[in-house]
Amino acid sequence: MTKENPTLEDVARLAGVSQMTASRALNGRAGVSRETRDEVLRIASDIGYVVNRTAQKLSGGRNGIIGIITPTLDTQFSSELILGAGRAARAAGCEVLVYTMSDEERRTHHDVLGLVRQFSDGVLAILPRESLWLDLLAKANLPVVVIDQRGTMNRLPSVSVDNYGGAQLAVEHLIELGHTRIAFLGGGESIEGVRDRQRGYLDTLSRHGLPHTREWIVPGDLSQMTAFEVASGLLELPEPPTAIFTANDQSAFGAIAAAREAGLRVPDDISVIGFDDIPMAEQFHPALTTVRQPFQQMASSAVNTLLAQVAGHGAGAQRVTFAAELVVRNSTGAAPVARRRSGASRQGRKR
Amino acid sequence: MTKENPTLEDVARLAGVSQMTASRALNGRAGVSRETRDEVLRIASDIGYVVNRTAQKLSGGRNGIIGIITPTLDTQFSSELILGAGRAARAAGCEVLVYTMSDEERRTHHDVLGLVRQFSDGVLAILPRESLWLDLLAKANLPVVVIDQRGTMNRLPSVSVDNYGGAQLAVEHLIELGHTRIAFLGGGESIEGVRDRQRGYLDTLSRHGLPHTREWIVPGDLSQMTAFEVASGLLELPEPPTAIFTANDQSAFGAIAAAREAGLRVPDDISVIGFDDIPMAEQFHPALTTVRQPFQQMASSAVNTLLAQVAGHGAGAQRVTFAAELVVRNSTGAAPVARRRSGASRQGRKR
DNA sequence: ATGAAAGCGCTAACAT
DNA sequence: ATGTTAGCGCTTTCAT
Repeated sequence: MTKENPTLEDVARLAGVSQMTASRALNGRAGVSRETRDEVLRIASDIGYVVNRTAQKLSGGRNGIIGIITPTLDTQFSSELILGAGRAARAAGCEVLVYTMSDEERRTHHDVLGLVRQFSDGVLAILPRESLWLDLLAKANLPVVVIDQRGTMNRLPSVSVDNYGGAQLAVEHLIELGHTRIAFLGGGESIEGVRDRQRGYLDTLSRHGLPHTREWIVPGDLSQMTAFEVASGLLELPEPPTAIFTANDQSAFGAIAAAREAGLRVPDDISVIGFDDIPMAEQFHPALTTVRQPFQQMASSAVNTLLAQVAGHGAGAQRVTFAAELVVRNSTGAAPVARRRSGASRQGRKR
Repeated sequence: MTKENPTLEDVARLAGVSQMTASRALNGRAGVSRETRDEVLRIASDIGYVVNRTAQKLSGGRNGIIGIITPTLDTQFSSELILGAGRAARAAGCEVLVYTMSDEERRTHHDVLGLVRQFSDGVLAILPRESLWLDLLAKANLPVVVIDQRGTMNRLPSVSVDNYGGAQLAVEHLIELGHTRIAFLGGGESIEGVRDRQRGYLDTLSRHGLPHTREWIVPGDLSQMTAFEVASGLLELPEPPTAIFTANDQSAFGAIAAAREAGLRVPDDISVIGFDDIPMAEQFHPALTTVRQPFQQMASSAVNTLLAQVAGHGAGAQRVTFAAELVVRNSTGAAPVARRRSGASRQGRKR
């Protein structure tokens, strides 16, 4: 199959029109009669014409490509978002190209930005954690939307989940199950979104008049391994918690492993609830109760915001926040009777 | 910062040379005096010149961009490989752009190939499982290298791990630990690489004169959840195995969960060994003994093969296979002494 | 509603 | 060793 790719010129010639007319027809622009347009489209499709996006871009216009920049491909957080963005973009007639580079690689980010702007109309930055990109992006003078777990510090348009509200959901779920001794396994101070989760935890406890000793708030780093160790310590406390809310799902997995190691059953002896709802949460055993980030919605909102910006309908540095959703599965249950509460009877509540 | 991107013309003008000379200097081509070249490079760097890859491509040449196509971004298999390919490519002065699209999206793959060839010199296809891409890629007439878990069915140059040998490593490790009742939790028939794993298991058992009953060979689908169920069945057998070799790490996680659910300790009562060595394997508790695929090496080999092809040094449809490596961690241990698995007799010993 | 000309930033091919 | 010319495939003018 050595057939060269057909070009606009081929389409135009075959349709007996000028390239301009063919171009207009293909792009659905005005200025083409109904029947000319149909004819052009038919021919283009017949000969398998695919517009050359690089030429399109070079010639000064847009090319319908969204660049995604992300330093971390290995977290489900990014994967989900990229897949979602791809779907949303394609639904809008665009394509998505991903550029990824681990943070430790010492490549000048400046160059990367230059590269990205060459082949795309704008960029979606997926930044699970603080990143050097932010500043560069801010002064890069090209359409950009950030998907992150951060707060409002940057002036870039961004979408994120309501971390505070999600934490509240998680803690209230535990409280309804009768838990009063609820621990928080954190994810470090550096990520604002994670701090929000902790604030949500604290405030919800207070609101319900529940104690929150310093002992029950332990620091993790979002990794399963660290969570295992830290949770183990938690369980050796003279007054151990009956439920643990972890900063993310990975940490929840670690906490569950720790519980088991300590001879505890989940959820009978101790409940664990995570945050994110990565695909593995459902597969895990026991299936993890968690707070879901609506990845698909976030991605699609980000894409649309970006596309609007590209089209010039930029609405400034708006920040969109999506509600989190509680997903009840099997890692949480009624508080053990040893120190029960009135709510212990109403346990059968499924999603 | 509304500064327009500097172009080759700017560099040339500032250096007082023609665009061609500037171009040659920047690309390290011959035909430029030492000092002219240095001057050009200095100026380019000064004004922050970044070559426009789309123009580069359009003008008929290569552009030093490698396209990666992968339908699955959500497996660590892909992530590892993409990161590795990026590193290798950049080391060779190239950039990598990822195009991803889930298989279920009904976008004509033909178009995608057209798109990819527009912005890249060649493509690396990361196909963890059978895929529609293969045929298209084969007749696409552009440089391509496949990284997969498959066998030799396709005529495309490809790199993969020695699945058979890896399985052998795994089983021999178990045998050395004294296990004789070794089960295999498979991953379906559709993926050739996975079938190789099973063959390796079978042959190794035979070679050591060990029994392999049909009962101990159970079908999975590479998912943790299925593995959990299937492994549970395995453990209820009248004569349960003392060790399980799973087709991949995810399945190992499921098997371990099943063992625990059945009141068994890993590795005291039962050993589990996976395949892949995804990052999570190390984080899991217990840390998973597994067979490592050398992702970084595979990626870098693939990149180099591809680059050679692009440069015209294509060595035909060569197939490169990398040795797998046994990584012993904590999920495997000596075979239990007693045939009983009541667990009551052998308490409290861990790791 | 349609077309012609010019040019985006670069590099092959041919000068010199 | 360096420069000139001619495009790559498209879209922007500015005609008609």
